[in-house]
Amino acid sequence: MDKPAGHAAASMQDIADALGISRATVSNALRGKGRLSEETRRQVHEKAAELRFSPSGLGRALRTGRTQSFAIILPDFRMPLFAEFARAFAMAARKRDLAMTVADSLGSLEMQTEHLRDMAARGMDALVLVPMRGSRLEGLALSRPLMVVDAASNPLNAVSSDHRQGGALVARHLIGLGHRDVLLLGASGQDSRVNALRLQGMREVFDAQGITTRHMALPPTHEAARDGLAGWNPGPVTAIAAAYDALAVGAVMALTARGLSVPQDISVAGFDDTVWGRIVAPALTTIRQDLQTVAELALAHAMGERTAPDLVPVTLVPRCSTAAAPSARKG
Amino acid sequence: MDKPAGHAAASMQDIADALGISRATVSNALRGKGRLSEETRRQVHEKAAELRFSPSGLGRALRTGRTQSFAIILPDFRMPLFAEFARAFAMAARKRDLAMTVADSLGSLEMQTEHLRDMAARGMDALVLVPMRGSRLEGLALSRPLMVVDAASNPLNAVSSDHRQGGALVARHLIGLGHRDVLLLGASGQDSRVNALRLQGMREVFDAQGITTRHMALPPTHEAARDGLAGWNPGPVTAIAAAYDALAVGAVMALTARGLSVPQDISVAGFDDTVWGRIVAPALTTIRQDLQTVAELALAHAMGERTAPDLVPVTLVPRCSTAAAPSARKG
DNA sequence: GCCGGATGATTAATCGTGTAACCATCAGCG
DNA sequence: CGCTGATGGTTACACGATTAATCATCCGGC
Repeated sequence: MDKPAGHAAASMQDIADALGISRATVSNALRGKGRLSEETRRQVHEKAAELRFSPSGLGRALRTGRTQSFAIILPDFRMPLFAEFARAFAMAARKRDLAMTVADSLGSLEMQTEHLRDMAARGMDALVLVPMRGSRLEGLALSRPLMVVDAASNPLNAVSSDHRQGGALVARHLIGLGHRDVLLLGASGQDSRVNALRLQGMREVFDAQGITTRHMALPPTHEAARDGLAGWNPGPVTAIAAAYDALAVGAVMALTARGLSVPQDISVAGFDDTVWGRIVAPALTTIRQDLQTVAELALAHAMGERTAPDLVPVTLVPRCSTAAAPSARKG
Repeated sequence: MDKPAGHAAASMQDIADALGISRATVSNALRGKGRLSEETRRQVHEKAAELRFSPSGLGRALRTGRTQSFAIILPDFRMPLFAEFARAFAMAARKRDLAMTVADSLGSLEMQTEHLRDMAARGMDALVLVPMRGSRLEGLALSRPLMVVDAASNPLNAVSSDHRQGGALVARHLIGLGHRDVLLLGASGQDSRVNALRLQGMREVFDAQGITTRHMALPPTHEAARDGLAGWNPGPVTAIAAAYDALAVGAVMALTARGLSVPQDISVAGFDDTVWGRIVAPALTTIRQDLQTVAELALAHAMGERTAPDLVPVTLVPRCSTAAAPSARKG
């Protein structure tokens, strides 16, 4: 009987029929509009409760054109940063009483586009996209406003963290620890504006100080970094600055496996302050994005309250994976 | 102009008007139903493409009563197991050409219920719930079928992994390594059927072999385990069997901090084969759920293809965090 | 006795789609 | 010529909620 197997939903018509009144009156009673007697209003509410009436979002949305909801499309749920994005948006959505739908691009640009179209067709009031690397979004012509959360260098960008500043913070941190020869570990593959800005921010500072930097590009996964650095010879390098926590985690694994200790022999800095960086040993020095603010600004954009792109500051979180450079320590 | 700021969507009526035909004919042409000339069909498709027509999911869903979509409600995106659940369901959804909506309960049972109602009101064809601990789902009376993915002991359960078997696998693994005194690390707080079954599976095997077990209950987070075991004295215990990877990760952190080495001094086993267990050192011996199968069976249930609850086998993934018991090694 | 105004409801249109039922036209045929 | 069938559409209603426009009553006032 009461198995949660889905019983027919009651509609306003059902309430109206049960009370011998018109559907419009039911609507008015429930929404508190129009003129009607206190008695009728009471009866309607009573009947609605009795029939466990729940207004059909479909019918309402079709009529009003608003769904009080938005969709967010992410590249991959399993990457902790994106999961945290989803959480931050879910909380921001709750503050505004918006319903949120999350979708995963599943590693396919086609799927990403399909999701955007599908969500628009579902009547979402706005679409938030954290784009996959290599996304081309120019000719989409969606029927709903699209908020891109990417990097300041993306002309379609609505909100983003200041990745360039983050890169600069890492660089200054390492310089302050005496590092003079640094490996930059970035993402390879299709263009990522985020990756590019992070590296640019690092390079600007390192170059200005005359610090030697090398660069290695790998797929942004811990496996790739672990394997890619397995045979790597540090030479004079005393620190690794990674553009993503996953790369830093992989780097630590590779170094540890070779008998090098972090941070005594070599420092490693990550980026994003994901939970990964907190559970590995040593815990990662990293850059923290203010995801809550990013999410709230993105929704403000989505609801038409802002127009100019926003740039959200990031902060450095120093932990155990970075320390004074060996030479500096000895000297 | 072509800013992705949402231009008005074209409807079937727009196509009909542009061609001077009736809306029904447009519908027939696009859906391949009814009788109409090849010429008309061509014109309609042409115009549809030209106007970038995309059928309104709202209108269609309202009419047909089906949305070809389902919702999945998860306790917390940030926990890697749930993120992997989301991924597995997303892939299963794609196989069936179903759209998927994900929601996060945000740590609140009320929110969980609210999501269920909201998703039902949005016309989702089915609801999949991975319940928070302490969920009471009996009197919900949702208007859509609800598939609960929990544990075999939950009467509402539709599909679940065989957590009891998983517990047994861990126990047998540790016994095989010579451990005779084991700490079971479980989740405290509101009832979790999953936690209970995992521990039960372990105890059944340990008890049958006359192995001494102790039990500690902690909130299922790595911080709680780390702090909870900080002052713990192992005594004769040579192995820790945790009901969740997060607990195992925290245990490793605590032991390492105290100068004990895993697995030389003490073995630690996790549960769920989350990515956390792969990035920590040592990598965790753990139980792997077949999430893909769980997801596919859940959708089969949701689409009415199955009725009896399903129990999906799990497998042991031996890694570096477990080894022969010190005594066994010496002996 | 009739008008103005307030009260409490109903009617009808709308949103975008799907579909059963109906209708006009024409060819073929006895 | 009238009937049958096929062809190629159109009309009309349904889905569920919202809302502007309308209508019926009743009351007081002149």
